[in-house]
Amino acid sequence: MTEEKKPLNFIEQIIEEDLKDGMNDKDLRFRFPPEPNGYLHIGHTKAIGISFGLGLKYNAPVNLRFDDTNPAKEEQEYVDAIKKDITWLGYQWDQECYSSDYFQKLYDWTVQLIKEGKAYVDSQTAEAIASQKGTTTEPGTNSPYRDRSVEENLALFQKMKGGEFNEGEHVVRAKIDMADPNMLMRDPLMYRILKKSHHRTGDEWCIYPMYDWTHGESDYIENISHSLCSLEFKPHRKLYDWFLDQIYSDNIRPKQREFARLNLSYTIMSKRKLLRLVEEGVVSGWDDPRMPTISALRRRGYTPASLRKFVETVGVAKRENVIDVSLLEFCVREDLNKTAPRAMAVLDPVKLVITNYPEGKEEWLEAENNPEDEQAGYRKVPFSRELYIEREDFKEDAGRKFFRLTLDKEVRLKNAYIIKGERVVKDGEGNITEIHCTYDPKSKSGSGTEESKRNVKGTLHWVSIQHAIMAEVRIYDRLFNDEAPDSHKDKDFMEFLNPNSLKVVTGYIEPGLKDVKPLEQFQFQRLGYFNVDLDSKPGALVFNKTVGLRDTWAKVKPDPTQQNTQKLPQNQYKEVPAIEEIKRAGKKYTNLPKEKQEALKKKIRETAKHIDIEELIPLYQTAVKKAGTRIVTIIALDSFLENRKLKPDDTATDFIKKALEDKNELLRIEASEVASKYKI
RNA sequence: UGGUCUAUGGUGUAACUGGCAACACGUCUGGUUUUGGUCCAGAAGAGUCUAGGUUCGAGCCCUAGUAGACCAACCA
Repeated sequence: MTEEKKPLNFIEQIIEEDLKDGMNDKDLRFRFPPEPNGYLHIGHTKAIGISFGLGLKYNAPVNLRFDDTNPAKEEQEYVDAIKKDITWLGYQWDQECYSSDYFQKLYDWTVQLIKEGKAYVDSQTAEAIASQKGTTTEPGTNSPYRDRSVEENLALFQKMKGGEFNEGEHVVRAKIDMADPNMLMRDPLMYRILKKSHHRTGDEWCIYPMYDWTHGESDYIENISHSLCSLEFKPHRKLYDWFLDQIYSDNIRPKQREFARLNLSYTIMSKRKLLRLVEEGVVSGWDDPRMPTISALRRRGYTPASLRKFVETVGVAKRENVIDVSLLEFCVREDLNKTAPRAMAVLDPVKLVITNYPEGKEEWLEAENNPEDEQAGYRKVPFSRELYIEREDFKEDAGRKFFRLTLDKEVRLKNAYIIKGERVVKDGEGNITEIHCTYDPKSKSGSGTEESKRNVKGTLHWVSIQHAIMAEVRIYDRLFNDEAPDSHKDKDFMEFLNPNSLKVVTGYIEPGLKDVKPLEQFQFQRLGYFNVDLDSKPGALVFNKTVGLRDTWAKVKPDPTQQNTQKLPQNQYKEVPAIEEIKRAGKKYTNLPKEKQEALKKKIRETAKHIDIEELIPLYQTAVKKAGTRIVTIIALDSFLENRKLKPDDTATDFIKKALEDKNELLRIEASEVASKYKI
């Protein structure tokens, strides 16, 4: 019994139920249907993971189908890139299909529908059709062409196909119900005229079927049992089923089910918006390592295994979500920690001179390639009198918690000797240019001496100046400063671009890495995981920082000398911090009736006196989906300012302005009161 | 002011279909460590959007609210 008892997600439950109801598991078949109009991104990885994962789980085939019904946007380049990405992720499709392979079949079916009086040719303009569509609250009106005779429809359709009309002159529509509450059922378009050359069918066709009239029928033709897509297609299901009803005879009847798409914090997923980043030169291309595309992630150093693990961890459900990038980073660290060979590199160098080490002497010291992998073995690294260490690893006056190099203190140089800081050399402006130290010759790593085993608190990485090779190192940060840059209705996502998302430095690397090839991966010890960029060439190496190591030290850095972190005895009652109370109030706020809201508001104002604006801002920022929390923060801000008799500073003003543009009306009202009070 | 869907720690997903709210990430302790990494041990953090109802018992069922998402492209 090796079968895990992992709980089934809702799609797996549906499948299990179908199986129980008599479906043969040999009839299970899935598909991944990208439109070849752009590069795949991390969001697609979820869709891929779901369908291909199901294929693996049930030993069922999965088709790769290119949904290529719009020649205006689609290109062969994208087809190739998509195939490459899926293969790289480690999945194998059964058949490679194209919607365009079904154009003739779709055409024949349309003729049949026309004959049955279920479809007609409409000869109005797009605007006229749109105006008759009605609104979500009012029914639409019938097209004047709705009752054309079958013969006339057939003749027109034939001529459309024959290229006798211009684009926009006629369309084919399904005759359903112009009063249906579902807008998609109000006589949806099935065909439009497009005089464009198609990347596969060339100029064979000048009429192209629409998505709804193509997708379900393609599923049907391919015997797909479960057609999985993201939530925004939920309203299409009714139409999907209607079209299927018209042509269904005795095949497997495909079932469309919808799951929530994946959103990742601090980035965007919309192909259209990603294209803008590329076209406006914000990034260097679709595979710029800051992009969320699969090709970019690959270039950045993410591994297929880490991406698969990620989408598996993320799960499948129906609610809107924003997944924290830290989960993605965890997945890649977990993988790379086991596989990436270690190396030493200094990215922000300062010169270290070992004054009692003989000039001209060099030693080749032994270093472990990967402590997580015994098979990885050892390598030699050169050591000499003059080294580079990280500027950050030395401090003249440091607190007790700083256990790196300071004056009169000992640290170990990784794989080498214990050294002691002696003095610093500075330039005219007081910048440190050299650090002088002495070493303990008996403390050589692995020498077996008493001294070699001595325990010193800190260990530093280093490179020998005369041996090190230089390399360009590209260090990335998140592309956007906002957790959900495209969730702001009134603001363009481009406003949230992080100006410091790329930093290029010259690093010094141990010489053993001289001959590395693109995409090779390393852990630069104490710094993070790096891989060799596609731009890298012998003699002009380029590295990308994939992700940093988990760094608990960085978090306490702001004031390492502070000792007054007085610990509260555990389990003694501790006061609920004001910010917590505000947060809780936010959870309730929107659901309360008016009077209770007023009462809660008073309480919030009281609590907010003890709060800091610095705490409110992050609370507001993380409340993308929580209107109540956003409202509460603005109330708290108001109270805070009033209580301290402050005028809003820049941050507070920004805060209020942002609230003024919020999609929640209650918040806008609240914010405008505050704004008028301070004349913002 | 129509239709459809959704609501569980900071985040994401569970809860054997009505029985002690669990897992992962993140956070915080402590230990090991020649990477402030890894690993090991542990802790804090939700009472399940609100109000009512059914029930011995509700996160799950019912009713009414509230909030959020999607839908009116000759896009997919």
